Amino acid sequence: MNYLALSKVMKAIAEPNRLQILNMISSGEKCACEILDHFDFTQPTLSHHMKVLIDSGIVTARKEGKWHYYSLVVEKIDTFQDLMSQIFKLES
Amino acid sequence: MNYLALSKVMKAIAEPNRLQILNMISSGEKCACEILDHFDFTQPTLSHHMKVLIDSGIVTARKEGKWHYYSLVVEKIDTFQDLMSQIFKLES
DNA sequence: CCTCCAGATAGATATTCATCTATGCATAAT
DNA sequence: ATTATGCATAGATGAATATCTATCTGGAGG
Repeated sequence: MNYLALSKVMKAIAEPNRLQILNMISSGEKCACEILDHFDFTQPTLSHHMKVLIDSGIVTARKEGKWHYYSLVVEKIDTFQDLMSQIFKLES
Repeated sequence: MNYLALSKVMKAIAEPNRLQILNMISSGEKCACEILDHFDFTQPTLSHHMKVLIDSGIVTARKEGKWHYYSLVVEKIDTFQDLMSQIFKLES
């Protein structure tokens, strides 16, 4: 088990605003402006959070004209959930 | 969804040494000295990590003589896994 | 071209966190 | 009683992080 790699993904997820972002895009891809509407922080802060999520591999970005659309990388999330179950030795 | 509460549990888990500790005690309770043997850090650092895990609610401690035994709080971990699945809108 | 707009980047700041050394406290062994 | 042992606490330090303001970039439309 690669604990360091798993912890990096977890740390990317383990922030309240990013958890809410993930929950938002879990129902389908969203553009940055639409995500930003739901939060009080500034645009650079959103840009930072999206970069953290993308760098971790669990979110991907698609550019269409002026807009950037974000969505979950389902395989990465499945792998993550499997690893978490292995940590706790739960049946998967 | 209480994103702040969930993020606090995740942040407690999302550290490589603590992930390994959780994996160790998932196979049955362990005393601090036994856990410490597996790591390079000092005893106060282990004490810190165990406090973080206990404060998050996913680990509990039992004292027997000079030794402290740590084990997982299974219900808390089940709840945590369920919440993570809800974030990603996976079937649980 | 020029301007506007979506988003990224740069740099600063305050907070959190992982780690250490030193020490305290309770219990076991002598 | 005294000593040794297992673990917690206190305090310090360096690294990481979430946020902001200010600025840059790249594409769309006039």
